[in-house]
Amino acid sequence: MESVKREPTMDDVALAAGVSRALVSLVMRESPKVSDERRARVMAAAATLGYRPNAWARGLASRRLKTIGVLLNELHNPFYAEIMDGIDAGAAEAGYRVVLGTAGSRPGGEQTALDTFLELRADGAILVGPRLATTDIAKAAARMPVVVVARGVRSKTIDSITNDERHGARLVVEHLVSLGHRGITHVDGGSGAGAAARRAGYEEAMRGARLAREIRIVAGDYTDLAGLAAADSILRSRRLPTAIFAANDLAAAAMIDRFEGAGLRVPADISVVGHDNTFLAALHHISLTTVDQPRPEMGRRAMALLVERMDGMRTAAVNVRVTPSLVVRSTTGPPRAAD
Amino acid sequence: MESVKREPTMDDVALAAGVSRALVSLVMRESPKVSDERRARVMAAAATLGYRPNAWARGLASRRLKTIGVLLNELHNPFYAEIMDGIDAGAAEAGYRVVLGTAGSRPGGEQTALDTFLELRADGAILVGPRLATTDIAKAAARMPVVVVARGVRSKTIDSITNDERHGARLVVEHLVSLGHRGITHVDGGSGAGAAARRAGYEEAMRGARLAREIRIVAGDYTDLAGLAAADSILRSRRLPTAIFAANDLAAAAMIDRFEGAGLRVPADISVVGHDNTFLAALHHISLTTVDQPRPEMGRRAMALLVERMDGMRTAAVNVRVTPSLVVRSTTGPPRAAD
DNA sequence: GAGTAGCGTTAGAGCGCTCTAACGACGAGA
DNA sequence: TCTCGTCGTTAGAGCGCTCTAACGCTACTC
Repeated sequence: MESVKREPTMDDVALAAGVSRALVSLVMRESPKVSDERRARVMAAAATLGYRPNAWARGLASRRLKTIGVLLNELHNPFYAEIMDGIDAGAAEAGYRVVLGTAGSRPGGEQTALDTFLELRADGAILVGPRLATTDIAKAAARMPVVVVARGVRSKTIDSITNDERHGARLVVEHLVSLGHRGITHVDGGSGAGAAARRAGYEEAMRGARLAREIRIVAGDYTDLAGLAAADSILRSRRLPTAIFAANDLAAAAMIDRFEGAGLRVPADISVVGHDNTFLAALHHISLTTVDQPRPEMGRRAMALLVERMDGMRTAAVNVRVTPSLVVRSTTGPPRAAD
Repeated sequence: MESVKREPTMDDVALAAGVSRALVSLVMRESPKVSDERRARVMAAAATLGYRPNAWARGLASRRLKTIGVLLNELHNPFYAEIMDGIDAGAAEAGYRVVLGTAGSRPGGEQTALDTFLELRADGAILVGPRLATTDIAKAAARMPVVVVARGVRSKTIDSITNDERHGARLVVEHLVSLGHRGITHVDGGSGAGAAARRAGYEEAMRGARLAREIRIVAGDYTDLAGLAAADSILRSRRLPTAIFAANDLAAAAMIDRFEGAGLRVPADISVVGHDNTFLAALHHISLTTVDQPRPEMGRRAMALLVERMDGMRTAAVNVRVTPSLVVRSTTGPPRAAD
């Protein structure tokens, strides 16, 4: 047993294999200009020593680690997890390693995670549904390529992947109008990523349907708790809307709970539409009419944009807009007879 | 504009502040032995240059980065997300930075993530619900402290936090028996973390209730898809059980869906118990009777164990067992009249 | 005023790797 | 035989930081 437990280094491997350190380095980087015989010797020595390249030293010397940082705003929201699937697949394909960061529940958590990426000198970062101010994101983007997903950013240095909120909202409103609804209330996502755009999309769609006077917005958030609160507030209102367009599935599911708890039937008494088409919406028990966004594709495209930037193939900012679709299930139906 | 865009280094800061690099280093590490005047000068210089310490160089020189790796087996399962909350809080408190890894959907994804932690020379790792073989985990544990959460491991080098599955299963079985059930089927978690222990706990509890002959186990997994499949298989069986103990909430919710789709009423025709008490179970709409594990506490304690190890305060492996409790909601009731 | 203790500061080696430039060996062409 | 080019290999500088040991300075003691 050695006195001090030390990780084997490249020099150790070189010594064991009877070659120079530089040669070991070439082998580790899979260089083609190493003879088969030497390569085998080095690999064998590395294996017996249990050698594993030190990423710190490697990064320091090469100034590049093939690592990207992904900031997930919320671990609990399945929507983000499914975007992550796409990022993950894209990264594996492009040969990048991914480290994740989350905001946790700490204030300033997003900034902390972003700082971590910067200190770890990640080659780039993907921010999924960040709540950070655009200026803070821009500050980070000055140091490394950054792609924002599921939220628009007005910037010349930041790429983004957004959902066509106008289109989504129009699908929802048209669907409800075709069923005979007029009083369609939107429960928004508060300061959540993309919430402002969704809200604007709703208003525009309502105006487009000549229902400008019916526009009603209730403050909410992307959480179940916010859904409960919004439902309460709606239940207390003088005139009940006949349909609700919720900011996301989670809030929608919580609202349905509350409505049914209050004796209302969905959709007989009130229709509810969610957003994101997470697995929650698909559960028969809930069977929520909702707006689908192609999440894995969004993740994949985010990764593709990032790779373009990191390889220096592009410098102008790009905004990719994906097209959502409506998934009609059983929480929407004709409005109750007028009162 | 400079010809080459280069991150400012400590030397740049030292030059700007008119001090030595070593002094800047001390300031960055918040050493107490720096005069206030110099500290202010350095901070100011760092701020104007936008200096940010290079974690690679720092790690290389200090052999420690105050960073731990957390491997989350599944991003989609809210159970893991809630454990993560506890880890996160604990890490922030202890001054550690967290990087996450996931298996993604790739085969060998867990091993890849673990390798990443090793190459990044993380100070330690927490594996949440890993499916990796114990020997693979042990191999990593030889290089850095490792704590496994939500799964038992038989090893002298690996700490673990597990749920007292026997106790949990006993609570479930006793609850159902007290309602009058005898035919209680377990839909297990397949090769998922802790599934074997949960299965064993069920069998033991059944024997304890003198229902050894009623033991029935249906193969499952921790996913909604597995729940659907298990429900189908149960619906096809000759004699329907009067109660189901599912491996987790997700599978339980999916099963209820399927049962109701087939015309059964829950709990009038069949009782269903979940596991984990995720937010899913709490939704009124589902209102699932389930077993609660103190998830954030599990995360916190995992972090605490890891810190003990990393600080070298302990070398013997520890297994912390947390005690679950039963949350009775509305998916359990007396069995239907005997047929 | 010489000696000394204490404190803030600094020089310089070294962490483990990559990368450039140069090296020797060898075969081809003159 | 000599030069040249090619190819596999290597020496050595350097990446940005930490850390030890030593430094100069002030304050205090006798």
